Amino acid sequence: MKRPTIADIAREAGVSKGAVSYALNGQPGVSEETRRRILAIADRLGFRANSAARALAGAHAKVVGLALPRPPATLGVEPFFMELISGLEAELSTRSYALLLQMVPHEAEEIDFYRRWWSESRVGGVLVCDLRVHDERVRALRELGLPAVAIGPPSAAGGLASIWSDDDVSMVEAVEYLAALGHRRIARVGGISELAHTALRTKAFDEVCARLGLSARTVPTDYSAEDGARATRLLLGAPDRPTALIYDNDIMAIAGLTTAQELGLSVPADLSIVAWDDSPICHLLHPPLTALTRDIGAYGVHAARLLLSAMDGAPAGDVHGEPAHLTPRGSTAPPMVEM
Amino acid sequence: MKRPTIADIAREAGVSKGAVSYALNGQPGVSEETRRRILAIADRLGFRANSAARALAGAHAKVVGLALPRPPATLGVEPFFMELISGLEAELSTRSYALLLQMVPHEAEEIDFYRRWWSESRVGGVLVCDLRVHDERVRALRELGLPAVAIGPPSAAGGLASIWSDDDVSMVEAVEYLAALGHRRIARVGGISELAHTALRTKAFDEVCARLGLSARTVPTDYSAEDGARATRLLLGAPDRPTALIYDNDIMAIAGLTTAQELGLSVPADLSIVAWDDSPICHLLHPPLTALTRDIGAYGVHAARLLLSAMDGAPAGDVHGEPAHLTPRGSTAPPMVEM
DNA sequence: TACCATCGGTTAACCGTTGAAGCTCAGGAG
DNA sequence: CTCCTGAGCTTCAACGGTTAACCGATGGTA
Repeated sequence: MKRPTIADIAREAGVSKGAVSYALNGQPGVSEETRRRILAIADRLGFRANSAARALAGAHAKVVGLALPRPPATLGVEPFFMELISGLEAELSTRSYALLLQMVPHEAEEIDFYRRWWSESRVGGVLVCDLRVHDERVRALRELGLPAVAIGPPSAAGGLASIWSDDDVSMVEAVEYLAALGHRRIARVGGISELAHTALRTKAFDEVCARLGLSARTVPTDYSAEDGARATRLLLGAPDRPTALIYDNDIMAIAGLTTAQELGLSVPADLSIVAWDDSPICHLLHPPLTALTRDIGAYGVHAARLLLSAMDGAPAGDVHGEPAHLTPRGSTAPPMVEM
Repeated sequence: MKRPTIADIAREAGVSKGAVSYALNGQPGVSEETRRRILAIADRLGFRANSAARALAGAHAKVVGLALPRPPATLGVEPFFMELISGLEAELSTRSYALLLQMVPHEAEEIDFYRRWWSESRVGGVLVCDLRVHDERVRALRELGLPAVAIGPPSAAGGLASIWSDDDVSMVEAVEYLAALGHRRIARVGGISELAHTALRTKAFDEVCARLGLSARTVPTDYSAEDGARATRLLLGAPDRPTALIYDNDIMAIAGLTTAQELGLSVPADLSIVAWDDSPICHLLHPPLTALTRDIGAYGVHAARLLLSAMDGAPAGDVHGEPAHLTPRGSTAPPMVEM
C-alpha cells in the first residue's frame, strides 16, 4: 500500500540501505551482480526516491527553476515562452526532472527567488531568460554557485552556459532579402532596448543597412501589440516613409499589419512586413506574414540538456542553436515604384 | 553565511527546536511571550523553513502541481493556458507557493504524475484541467486523497472542488445576439467533444437554437487551427450554408476568418463570426473579432485560492466565476438578404 | 611473513522539521 | 498535605535518503 522506501528494498535484498543507495545511483561500492538484483527489486516494487528526503540529504532535488521576469499580463500573449516551456518539458520529463515556474515582476525579485530556491534546496539549477546587456542576475547566480543556463547571447551570459542563435545572421538574411526585392528604406520595430539580443539585432541591422547603402531606423518598443502599433504609426507617418518593416516579435507584426491597413496602405503592395518569430497565427493572416522562423522548442530542449549537465558539474559550454531562417510569405513583395 | 535553521533559532532563544516549530507554525504549546521572542529572532536571522525537511517530516511542501494533458506542440498556441498560469501565479506567489508544471501527452500519464508527486510528497495539491465527461483522473485523485481543484463544470468534477463559469449563459447570449441581428442559420465549430465543457456548450447551443427556431449544427474539432479551418470549409460548403459561425476558441476563429476570406466570402457581410475567448489578437484582426470575453486570469486566482483552502482541509466548494460576456466587434453584422 | 591496497559491503551520522510523549512546576481541589 | 490537572517546555524518534568512515576478506608484493 505505502510507497516502498530504500529500507524495503534493502530488507528484501538482504543488504543495507547504503548499498541500495549506491546501487540505485550508479555509484561504485556494490558488485555488478548485487546491483542488478537491487535494481530488479526496486523495479518490481515500483520504487521512487522521495525527492524531499533526497534534497534534505544534500543531493539536489530533481527540479529546475524558471523565473519569468514579465508582468503576468503581457505573458499570455507571448507564444515564445510557451513554446520554450514545451521544449524544456520535453527534455526534462524524460529524465524525470520537474519544472518549477515562477513569474516575477522584475529582475530584482528574480534574484530573491534564486537565492531562496537555492538555500531551501528546492531546485538544482535555474534557467535565465531575457538577458540584459549588463545583467545583475548573472552576477548573483555566479556568487550563489547555483547552476544556471542563460537563454541568450554568451556575450551577456558572463560565463554562464548559454544557448543562443546568431541573430545577426538572421537579420542579414532578412535585410538582404528585402533589399533584393528592391526596398531602399527599411525600418525596424525593435524590442526592449535593454535586452542583450535586441542590442545585437540593432547592431546587425545598422551594419547590414550601412553596407547595402540603405537607410536604417529602429524604434524601440516594450514588445506589446499596442507599442508595436504606435511604432508603426510613427514610422509610416514620417515624410520618407519606409517601404518595409521588420518587427522584433510576431505580436507586434500582427498589430503592425492591422495598423498599416487602417492607414489605407496595402500589404505587400505599399508596405512589406517581416515578423521575427513565426507563430502559427502568422500564416493565418491576410496576407500571411513573411517571418523569421526558428525552432523555439528545440531551444528549450537544448537549454534543458545544458542545464542538466551543468548540474552534473560540467564546465559551462555554449550551445549554438540554428539561427532563424526567413520563410517568405504574402506580406513581402517588391515596393511599388513611386519615387 | 549558511542559512539559519530552527536549531540556530532555538539556541539563540534558549529553547528547544520543538518550541520553535510550534511558535513558527502558530500551534499551541508555547506562551505568547516566548512565541514573540522566537518570531523576532527568526525574523532577524532571515529564517526560511527548508521545504525539503518540511516535506520529509510529513507536512506538505508548499508546491502545487499542474499537469497539462496536451501534446507540447499544440500548447504554444493556446493563450488560455498562459493566462490561467499567470493568474495562478499571481495568487500562489503572494503566499509563497510554487507551481510545478508538467506537460503530459495523455490523461493516463497525468494520473501517473499525480501518483508520483503525491508519493514523493512533491506537491501539496494539484489542479486538473480539461475535464472529460467521465474523468478517470477525478476518480484517481479521490482515491489518492490528493487535494485537488478541477477547472471545469462541477457536474464533471465528481466531488472535487471546482471553478467554472456558466458556459450556457454565454452561449445563450451569443446566439440571441446573432438571432437579433437576423441570423437564421447559425453553426458552431466546437471543441473536443469528450470534454465536459464542450458537451455543456453543445447542449446549450442546441437548446437555445431550438427555442428560437433556428437551425443548429456543431462540427467537433481538436481545437487546432487546421481543424478549425477544415470545419469551416465543411460548413460553408454545405448547400444551406450558415450565415454565422461560433468558434469554441480564438485560434480556430482566426483560422476560420482566413478560410472564409479565401473562399471569397466577406466578413461580416456574408458571414458573421464569434470567437469564444478573447485574446489580444482578436481585436488586431481585420475585421476585429466579436468575442466572448472572460477574465481567465481571475479564474486562475480563484482556482489557486480554492486549492490552498482544500489543502488546509476545507470541504470542497465550487466557485462560480463570472461567465463570458459578448464583446461585439466588426466580425458580426446582420446577414445579407439573399434568400 | 609482514604489509598494503582493493573490493564489497555495513554502520551510523546527518540533513531540518514535525509532533508524540514525557517532564516540571504551579495552583486548586479534596 | 497529597493528588490531580494543565500549561509550557524539552526530549526524542521518526521521515527517507546520502555519504563518510569503517571493516573483514582476498590477493599481490617486497
